[in-house]
Amino acid sequence: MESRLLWGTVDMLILEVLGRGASYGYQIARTVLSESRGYFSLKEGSLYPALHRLERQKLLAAKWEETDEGRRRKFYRLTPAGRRALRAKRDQWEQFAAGVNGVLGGVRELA
Amino acid sequence: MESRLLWGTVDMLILEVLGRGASYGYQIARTVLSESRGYFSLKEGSLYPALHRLERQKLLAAKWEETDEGRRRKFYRLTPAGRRALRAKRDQWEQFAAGVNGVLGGVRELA
DNA sequence: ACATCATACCTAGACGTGCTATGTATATAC
DNA sequence: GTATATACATAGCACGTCTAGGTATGATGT
Repeated sequence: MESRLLWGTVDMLILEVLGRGASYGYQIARTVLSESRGYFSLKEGSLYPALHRLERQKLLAAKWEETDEGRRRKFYRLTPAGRRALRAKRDQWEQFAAGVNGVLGGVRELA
Repeated sequence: MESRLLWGTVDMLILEVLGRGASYGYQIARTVLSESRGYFSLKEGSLYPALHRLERQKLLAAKWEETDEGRRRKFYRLTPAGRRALRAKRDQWEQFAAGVNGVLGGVRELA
């Protein structure tokens, strides 16, 4: 797919998934993949930098955990600021999509 | 607004407007602005390079015209390839928006 | 006359983010 | 012992949008 479309939505998608409970990078990517009907692959080179960026912006908090089998996982959860950011980004997305659909719909829609 | 969202849609918006008839840069920008309910400002630094890019890709054809008052305008119209590209980009947009909305809707939607 | 705004085009350079490619490490399966 | 899935990470590239600047004309106002 045209990956340029994804610009600006990756952060929102990550925040959205984490809004439903703590998770870690690898699992976030799989969740996004399945819920987008296989459309967004969310590559590692985008995912991890994005997580670090969001953590640096205090929208996420991270904590290392270890499973029984000895796997290290870095769990992230939303901070209060992250929750606010998620709401803002959802609003932005809705306005944006409405704007695009307005143009795609053409003059006819505006009566 | 978060202009990063716009990435990858500018070309589609331009093609869309031109799909309804020939137009020129300045007017395209105003059309997009009004039809998106004032949401997309489509700056000159994005608009003109995009037009040149699309022309270079043979999706648009350009022709200089002069009005009675002596204003120079560069009219663009879709080529057949441009019309095909528009259809493809609309499809991509729909899939993309469905993907985002799938994630925003969450697991619940997938039953 | 002179300023200002809208119209109308153009470009250089900065910026940010998603991608490719690569690296590390463990567990499981064959 | 080779491959695959899991799990994290980073360097550097690619490239479209923006900021900021430029040119030029016509209309409007004082």
